[in-house]
Amino acid sequence: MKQLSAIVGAMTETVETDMVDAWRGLLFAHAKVVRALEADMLEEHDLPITWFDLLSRLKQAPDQRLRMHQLEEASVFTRSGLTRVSDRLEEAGFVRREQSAEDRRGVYLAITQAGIDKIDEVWPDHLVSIHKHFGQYLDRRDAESLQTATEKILDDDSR
Amino acid sequence: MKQLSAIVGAMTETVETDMVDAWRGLLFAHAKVVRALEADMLEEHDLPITWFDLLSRLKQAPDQRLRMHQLEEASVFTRSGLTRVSDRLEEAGFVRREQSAEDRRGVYLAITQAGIDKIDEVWPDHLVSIHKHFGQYLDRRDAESLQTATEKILDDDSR
DNA sequence: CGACAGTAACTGTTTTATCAACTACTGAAT
DNA sequence: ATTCAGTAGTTGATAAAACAGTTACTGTCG
Repeated sequence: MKQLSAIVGAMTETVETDMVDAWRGLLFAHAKVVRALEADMLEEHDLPITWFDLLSRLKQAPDQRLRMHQLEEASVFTRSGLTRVSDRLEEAGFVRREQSAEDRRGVYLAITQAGIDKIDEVWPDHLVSIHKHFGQYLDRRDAESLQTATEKILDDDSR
Repeated sequence: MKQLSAIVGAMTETVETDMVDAWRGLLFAHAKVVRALEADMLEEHDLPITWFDLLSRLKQAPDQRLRMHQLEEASVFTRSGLTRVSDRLEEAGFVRREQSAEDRRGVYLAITQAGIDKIDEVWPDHLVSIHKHFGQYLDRRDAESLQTATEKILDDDSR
């Protein structure tokens, strides 16, 4: 991780190389943790982590449903990717599509009871996984600064 | 991001929910930044960011080459995914495969001059992108704590 | 030595994601 | 009211990724 500073050192200021290292850190840590979490969840509950993400977001939403474009916003998927995942989720019985009354183009994705049950089943183990692959390495201060840092990034809606 | 605390609040301690929020933050920030960086690089230099990652790792490696399994470690790819990407990189002329002398099963992936040139061409703009989509949101303290936090995660080789 | 479990990398097949194009509808502007 | 740019979501085609299985080789252990 350190070597990168050396490489780009010649071409830019120190402040910026710190940023690059910070970014690389986030990049690799993300890769490592996601891999581990995904593996655990697949093994223990046969559930892809992307499904889990969508389902838990639906579960906490008002009326336990959301429009496609709302889901798209805070998700890893493109619009069309979301359509496809929704197909699979629907086929698995975890969600159901509902026509929107307000906008006839619109579709709500609503979580089913089976979906809720699945989420409830998975959460406790997922918490354990998060601790095991992520949380255990950080003290409270680390976690807080991570949160504030990432919040700043996420709160900018400019693009 | 905050709502998650509420959901899991009943099932665990406060410390852990902080961790979950910290993790979600990293997850979404990562998705947002990677998307933006990838888009920039594709547009400006017609280079997928995964290629860039591999090439820059090769460039800084001893002898500017690495074994497949070394590359696999800190990368986003599985072993077989790596084989396929290497095929494309080789076809594009950015890397070349070399038989390992020590282990006849082994293959080194070595960066070519064309690969080095490409990396040198892309770096400056990539720095700008990192600043634009990531660095500008963080002060020096944010960057440092992000780095130490992610380092702790990455330094554990247990799995 | 010979068997054999383990590792390195590759390949056939299937799954998943993306892009661009398309349909259907909305809402604002003339 | 009619046009039309913009939005919502889906679909066909294609590219990339993963999974499981294969070949080739290594190093250990009886």
